Amino acid sequence: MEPLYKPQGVEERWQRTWEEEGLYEADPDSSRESFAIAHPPPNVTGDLHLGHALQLSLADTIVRTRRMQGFNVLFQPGYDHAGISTQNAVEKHLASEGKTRHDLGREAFEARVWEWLHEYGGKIMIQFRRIGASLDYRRERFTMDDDYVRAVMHFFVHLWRRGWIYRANRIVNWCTFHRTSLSDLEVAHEDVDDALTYVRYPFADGDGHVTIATARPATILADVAVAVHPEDERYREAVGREVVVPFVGRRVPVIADERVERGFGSGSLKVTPGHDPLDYEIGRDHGLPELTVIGLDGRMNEWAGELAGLSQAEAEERVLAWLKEHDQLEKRESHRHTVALCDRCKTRIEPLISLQWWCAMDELKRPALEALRSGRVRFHPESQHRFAIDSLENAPDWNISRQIWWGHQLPLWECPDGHVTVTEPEPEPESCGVCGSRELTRSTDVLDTWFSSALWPFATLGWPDDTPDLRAFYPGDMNTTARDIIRLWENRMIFAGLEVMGDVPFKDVVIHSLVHAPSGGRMSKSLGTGMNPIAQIDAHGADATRYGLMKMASSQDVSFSEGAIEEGRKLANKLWNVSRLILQASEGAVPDERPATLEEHWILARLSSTQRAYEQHLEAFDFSHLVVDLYRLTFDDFCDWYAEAVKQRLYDGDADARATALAALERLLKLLHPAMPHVTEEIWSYLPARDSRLIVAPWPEVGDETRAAVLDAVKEAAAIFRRSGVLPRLEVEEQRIFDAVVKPERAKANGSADAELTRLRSEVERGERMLANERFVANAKPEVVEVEREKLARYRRELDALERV
RNA sequence: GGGCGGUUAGCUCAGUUGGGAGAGCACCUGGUUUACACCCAGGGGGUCGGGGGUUCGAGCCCCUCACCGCCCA
Repeated sequence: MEPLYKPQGVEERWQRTWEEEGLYEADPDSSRESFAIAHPPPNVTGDLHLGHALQLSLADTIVRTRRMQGFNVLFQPGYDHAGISTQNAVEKHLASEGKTRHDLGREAFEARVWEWLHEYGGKIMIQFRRIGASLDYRRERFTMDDDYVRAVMHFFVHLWRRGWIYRANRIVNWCTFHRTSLSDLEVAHEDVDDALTYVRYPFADGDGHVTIATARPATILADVAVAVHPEDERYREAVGREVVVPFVGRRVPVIADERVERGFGSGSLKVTPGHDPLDYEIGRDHGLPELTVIGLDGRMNEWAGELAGLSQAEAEERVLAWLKEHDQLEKRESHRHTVALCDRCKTRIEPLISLQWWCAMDELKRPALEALRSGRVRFHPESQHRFAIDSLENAPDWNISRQIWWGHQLPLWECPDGHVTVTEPEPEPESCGVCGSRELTRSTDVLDTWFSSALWPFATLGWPDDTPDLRAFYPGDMNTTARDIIRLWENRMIFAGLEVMGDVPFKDVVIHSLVHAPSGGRMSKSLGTGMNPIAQIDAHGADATRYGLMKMASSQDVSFSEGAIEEGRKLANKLWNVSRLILQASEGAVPDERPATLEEHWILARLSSTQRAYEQHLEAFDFSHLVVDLYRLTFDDFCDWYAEAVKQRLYDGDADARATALAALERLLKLLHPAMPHVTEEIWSYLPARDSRLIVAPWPEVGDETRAAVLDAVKEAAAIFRRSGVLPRLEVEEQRIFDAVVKPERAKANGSADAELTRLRSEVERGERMLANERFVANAKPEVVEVEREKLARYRRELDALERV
């Protein structure tokens, strides 16, 4: 064993060994109780980022603990096809060849995506291994696997037969580049400097006008009303009258609606339901028509009259010119606001009304809400549980169709009469289920990527077939993710699981921290503030990275701290070295707990109390405190006190001390293994008579903790000595430990006896003052008063002893 | 505008029902021939964001203000 622990090489070796020896594998035929986590499938073309690394560290720490505790563990890996993201990557690649997907056609394009995936996909699973995640890699699933596609189709048909899938024209996020609707997660927001245009809309029946403010003058053509706040005095008498929309001359009503922001712009709002989400809602509530003047390509459409075919910028120019000419342009002022962009191509999102397929949520979400309210599924921390319930309660119907090519094509056919036939696509239907027509055309839409993700906890286990895997590992135990995924994924897995499996997919959902850049801002590749976990692993090791990430992840948002990872590296090295000490000094001994001395009883008790705390932290998903406790146990208790105290007896060949030291080291390694698997397994391999692996070593029972305080007197004496140079009186056994650890003959006190006297006098004074306060003695809890009395007595004793020196 | 979270040492963060402000890193001082300088011991450093209140006692509870982050509209 080298004096310096080097994770490089060691970690890869164990990762290979564990996997090759089948130690990550789940066994559906086992009679042992199962513990299952379906790990969130990353984007198939993605790279490991800190979120993944943190997620894996947390989940793998639980998984490895449960495995050692004897559970039949399934930690399920796999990939998500990430519809628009993957399609965008391939389209970009095509663009570099001067082609678009339309040049290839749908089939050839899909083939091209598969080619792309064979070349660039799947890298992330190698990175998952590098952090030591003990997933059952044999079971890797992909949401585009044939079996998985079958599950998705089955689920769609199931929902259709339930009557919950329908088609409707509604406003959606529309990307004019990809020509598809997008989910909220696929939309990014960015602040831009823009202009706010104030426009006069004359009353239709006489003098006067209402001035509106708009950031998008081109959409004036689709205005169907002007709205003001019902309590806005300025517009009180305008409500109910009609105004004339500029350029198009349409007469539209002035309506009152509370959603109008009085303080914004002129306080009155042009209502354009076809091109704005808020206007869309206002329009629906007031029964207004929905006009559309911008097409799916983002250009002015045929309803824009003479502006048809123009870009929005050109149209805006024409509208502004018209307004100026007719003296209806009041003013323009600069305006900074947030705009929505397609997260993939950065094109401005066009809120458009389009014909989409929807999944009704009313029936689906009812049992899921019940499961959340009753706690059958529990989100951690508690605040996220409330958020999950709230999100589900307010979940609108789900837009499940996308107009891209990469994904699960809807199993839905139409005949020329517009009848819809829905059936699983193998074999494809030959005739219309309604009229028998044989001219069927399959929908070109694909499903929202989250539609397939919702099935992850059971489609990975073979659903819709009744498989041994499904019986053994469903329902699973927990899931871990970031909080922006709750409404998109977690809630959908819950209602999907309840709907087709009749049970929740997991009991606990751990919402982990968001890790920000060290500067505090958001991590982003484009800003150059991204942080590559693989670089951290290269530099400090996977164990250190796991430790550091868990240490950081204490609250909702945290800043990345390389120092935390360095702390993990030091912990690994410390553990390595104390193991060297014990192994070198205990040659020939066999691990066996035979505690004889104070320090031996004490370290075994500390191992036990830390293990109990560990198990509690794990139950509470409090990983930050969990690793801090492990750090204290290793550095403070095991190395600084126990190892120093017992060292000489090991060198002297004390057989009991040697056997006990090895046994204590084994327990320490077991406790540390789930968080820091590699270094612990490596040390374990040096232990005598070890033919098994630590990864599957049995988790110990929590032992006796009653002697966890037997070193307190020695520790207190050490503190006094180091402060003052005064040697307190100790029992023989305590004195031996004191001498071994403190080495008083060589140590030099930093303070003086005088300083210690002063300190003790002020302590005594403080205690006397407190106890002299009648209201404190009368009102404080009796045990608190008692503690103060005991402390005062102790300080008096110490002061007394010191004064006699 | 609504929701969630935050503001504690130079930095990153702990602080369990209210009962003497802590850790790691950084800095300073001292130590170490045989486990470890990725080490050991000690030290300096804090009006716990501001203000008000409750209490014998507030980092913690209540009110209020300010600033920061994320999500939603």
